[in-house]
Amino acid sequence: MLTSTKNIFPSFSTELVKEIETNAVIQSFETDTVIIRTGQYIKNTVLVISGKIKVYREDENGGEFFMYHLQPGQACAISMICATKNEKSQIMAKVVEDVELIMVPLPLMDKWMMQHRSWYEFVIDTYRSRFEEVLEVIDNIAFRAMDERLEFYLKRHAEVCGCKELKLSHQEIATELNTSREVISRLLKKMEQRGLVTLYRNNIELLK
Amino acid sequence: MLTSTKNIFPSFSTELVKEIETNAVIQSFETDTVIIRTGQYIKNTVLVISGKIKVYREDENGGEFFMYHLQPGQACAISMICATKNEKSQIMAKVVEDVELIMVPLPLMDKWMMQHRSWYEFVIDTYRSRFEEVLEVIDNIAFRAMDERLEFYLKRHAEVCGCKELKLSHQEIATELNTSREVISRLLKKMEQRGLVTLYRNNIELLK
DNA sequence: GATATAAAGTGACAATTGTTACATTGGTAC
DNA sequence: GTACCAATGTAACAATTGTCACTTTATATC
Repeated sequence: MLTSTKNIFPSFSTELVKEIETNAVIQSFETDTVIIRTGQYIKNTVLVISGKIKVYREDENGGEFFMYHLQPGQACAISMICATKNEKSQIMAKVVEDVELIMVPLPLMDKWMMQHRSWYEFVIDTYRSRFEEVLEVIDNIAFRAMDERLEFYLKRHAEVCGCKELKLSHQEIATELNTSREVISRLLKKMEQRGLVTLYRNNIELLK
Repeated sequence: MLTSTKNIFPSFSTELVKEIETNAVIQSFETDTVIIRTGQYIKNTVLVISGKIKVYREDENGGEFFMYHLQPGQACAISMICATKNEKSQIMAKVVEDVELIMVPLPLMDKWMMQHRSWYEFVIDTYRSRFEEVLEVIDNIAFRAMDERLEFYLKRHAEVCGCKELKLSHQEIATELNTSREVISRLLKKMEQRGLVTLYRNNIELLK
């Protein structure tokens, strides 16, 4: 596991990797597991070794608005932020591809900031990249109509899965964009007519 | 200025306040000044001593979507994040009430993280509170219709100005919510009919 | 007071999005 | 094959939001 930690987090110093190895716990979760719920107290900072996670913002009526993916080599910025203050989670995170996670207990997160330059830089960089990603999400919902938002959504998913075949149902997309299935079906049909996608059952092929 | 710094940032240690006093530059800007533009390189971390700032996300077509206020005792999280990597600004910040700012040069921002526990905690707390604020913005545009978003917008402005009389034109609100003036006029009229506000020229009085 | 101007009001209509209700299709289990 | 079910298609309509054109009102200036 040590060598793989070093591979997945190449910026970490050898001492930091050792610290992680001796102190942090590795946990595995299967696809569809909800790792963190809105309102739950966060006791660990989460680093992704393998697999994929989707992070959502929830509302009172059961809406699940998709914000961003977490992939190997990345960390949950929210878990860092909340961990330092022992606050409740503001987000919900769901496994979309079986994951192995490094769970760093709250006090270590803070301690390492002072002791390990590479940890400090990793944390700051995580804040930065997540903040930027969230700002991009704001761009989309503030400035763009649903057709463009859908295209952006599909592109992001294609990037993350590294393929052009998206195994998503219309309902799933609708839920994550907080709209209705009919709207998504309608817009996808238009995209198909424009030659951007080919539609199958539970499968959308991106053509461009 | 030293004593006032300590008053406005009470969590800062005496040594940190001294460091700020000797190293940081104080700058004043008048209302309506744009302090930071999208795409501009950020060379300082900005702390607010007095006055008020509004932070916006811009799009290519001139849209200015309002995100949050910065008030005395607060710092611009984006300027911290960008400063550490010498990155371009992702936001635009405009003075809405004459401000005095402490400009902390980029290298110090980083250095103090290791040397001053109170600085470290301030920075982390700034990240946390801004991230939470941005998530709340996402809630509003992702889950709520324009009428609710307008109410939320007015409430936030009332909180910040500490009064019930908002000196805002319909056009200004429309721009900051990325909609049209007519839509805002329409929704404000409905709010007036519901007894939530009284409308004047360049002035909206909140009744509840 | 007359005039100019920015702000706000308004009605009509278009476009987008949301909702309802139901039909069709593809895949799975029997 | 048949039955069943989830996914998708679709039409009709409602609601919200966006746009256009124009009017009215408040305020400042002359």
